[in-house]
Amino acid sequence: MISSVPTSPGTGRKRPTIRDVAREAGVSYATVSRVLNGREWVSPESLKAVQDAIARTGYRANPHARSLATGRSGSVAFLLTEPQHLLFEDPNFSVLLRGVAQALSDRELTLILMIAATEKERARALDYLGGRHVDGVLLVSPHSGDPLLARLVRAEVPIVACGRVLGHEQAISSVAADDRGGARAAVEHLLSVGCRRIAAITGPQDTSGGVDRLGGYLDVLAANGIEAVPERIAHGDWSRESGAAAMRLLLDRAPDIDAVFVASDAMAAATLPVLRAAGRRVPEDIRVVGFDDTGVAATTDPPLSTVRQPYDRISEEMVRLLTDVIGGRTPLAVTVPTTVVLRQSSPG
Amino acid sequence: MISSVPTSPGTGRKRPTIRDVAREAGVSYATVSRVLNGREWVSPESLKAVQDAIARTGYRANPHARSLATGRSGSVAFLLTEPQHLLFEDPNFSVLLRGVAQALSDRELTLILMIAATEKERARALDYLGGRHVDGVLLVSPHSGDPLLARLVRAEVPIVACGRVLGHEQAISSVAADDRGGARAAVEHLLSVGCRRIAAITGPQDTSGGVDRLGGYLDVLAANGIEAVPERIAHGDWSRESGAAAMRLLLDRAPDIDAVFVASDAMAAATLPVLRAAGRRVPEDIRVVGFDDTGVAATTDPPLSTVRQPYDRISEEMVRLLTDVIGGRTPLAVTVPTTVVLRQSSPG
DNA sequence: CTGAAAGCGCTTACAG
DNA sequence: CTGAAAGCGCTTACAG
Repeated sequence: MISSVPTSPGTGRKRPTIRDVAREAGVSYATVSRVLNGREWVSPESLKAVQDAIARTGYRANPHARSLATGRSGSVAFLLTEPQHLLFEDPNFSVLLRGVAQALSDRELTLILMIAATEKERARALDYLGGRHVDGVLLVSPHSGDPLLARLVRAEVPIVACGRVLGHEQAISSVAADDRGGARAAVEHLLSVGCRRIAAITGPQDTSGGVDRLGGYLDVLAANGIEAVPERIAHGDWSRESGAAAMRLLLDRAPDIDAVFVASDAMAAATLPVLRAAGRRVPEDIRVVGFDDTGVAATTDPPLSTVRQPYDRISEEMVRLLTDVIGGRTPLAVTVPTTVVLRQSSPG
Repeated sequence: MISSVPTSPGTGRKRPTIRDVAREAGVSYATVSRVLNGREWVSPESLKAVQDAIARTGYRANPHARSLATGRSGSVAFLLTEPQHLLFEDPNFSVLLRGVAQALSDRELTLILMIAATEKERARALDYLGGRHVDGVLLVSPHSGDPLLARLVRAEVPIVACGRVLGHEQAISSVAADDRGGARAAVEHLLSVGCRRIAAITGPQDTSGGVDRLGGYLDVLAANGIEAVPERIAHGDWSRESGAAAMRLLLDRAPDIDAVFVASDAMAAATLPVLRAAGRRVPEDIRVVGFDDTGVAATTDPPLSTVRQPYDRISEEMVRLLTDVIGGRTPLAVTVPTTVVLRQSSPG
């Protein structure tokens, strides 16, 4: 059966509309709409009549009609632009996803997950987001050079990023942990327990997290009159494999290091087997401090000292900011504090 | 500025509509619609004129208007009803998510991720899905007793599940690996290499995967005249922690076992540290075989022998089936074959 | 092959 | 406090 009238599938019965409810309640359908939207100017009697009629008919608003009339979709995209494997191996993303899903649900907003890893997916994402299927976009781990970002900004899509978007700070609201401060605290801790030859494994240098966490490390060295040795700095891309590779490189180039500050827990966790294989004991021979405290940190062997990001605050703020931007407010950058958590890989 | 007219946010400029394109092209807007939908009955000249006009105006169809007119949303929900922690610790879900996202994207369908873990989220999910925001639902790891399922079926929402939904086989289409056959092959392998006291760690018994993988294990014992010993069977819930607990229980109740068949890789991976702590060498003292081959299997120490599910086929079939059901076709159950993959935890 | 028209189901000023 | 009416931007028979 082909029909242009949307029906309950299977039954062929039409769903009740606002008119059916109005008839049932003995009021105009404008009044039903007012009740539906909780507006003022409805008498108690009408209110009751409408509510009863809704219950009796099993009425449910048609979301598409509503969106057409209001211009709002009631949904928000969670856009993931990292290569797909990171979604699975870096707990950062799933923790954020969970928090955002929660915060969105509290506001009756729907989460649309978009993975834009391949070229084709990226083109489709731009089309979709630019076509106003969603009211706004939550951007995870943005890289500054990404052409998709510039296009989204040009299309004037409301965006809030997790981490500042280098080069788009004015146009894109962001929520970030205090990456620089957290990194400083971590390295100061290492200094305070006697480490003097501290290495660093960074995140990608086209992300604010990658840049700022390295910045914090350099700050502390400078403040303490310690020279920053290039051989003691290795770059990763957040992936576990890159963390392991960076650790191998450091052991090779700077075998005398007595500590390593790693820009993410996922990468830090990957350094542990490398160190064990090299015969270095953690923390006796070399201390390791990570960043994130996503949950893996507590389960590695030994458990990781790390810098905790308040993920619940981050996701909550991202959603709040996005509703602001959708409402027409100007972009803003929010920074939330971090705390150092000490475990076996570098006890206090 | 408050306005009921949707505008490009920021600029206040209205987006071009189908009428603007029609005027620009010098045709009626019905013709523009035909071009948009690739229908027949459009002359080459009109086609060209419309295409040019679309390019010139930067026109993009309003998805809400289209949905209102067609009764289709163009989106599909990926519904996750497991407690949230499983999303992160069982790679099964993320692998499926990735595959489904791909298959959906190929058909120009959008994936809406819904996590229905808390009571509140479940109520909202029912509301949302029953309200026809989406054209259909992809159900991951359904438990037979779940009241949400019954309600979804009553609301006649098109559904395809991953794994048969016990008790709703007639109403809900499903795609499942050959769980029973895969389990049989795994246990036969253990038998063939000389194991005689084979234990099993199952999945939840209100899921088809949980039931069928245990069934395959029992089949093989029966076929070989081996008595099924209750002490050698422990139940898990797919979580890592449950796998570790089940292994401890088995070592306690049946210390003489020489192999264990585990219903998922996540649980199997968790048995490894338990066995090591108990001083049992794998595979010398005890062999371990998992199920899934999600990727973790290859990275454990030692790497896991396991039963591989063809995830790409599963996600592809789920999406195909769902479009069938949305199109009005009757429910179907699809089973895809599995293969045994041998690694260090139980070499051939 | 094409256009005029009805219809999808809502929201929201506007006039009472 | 309430109703009639216009409008949101499409799709789709229907009549040419």
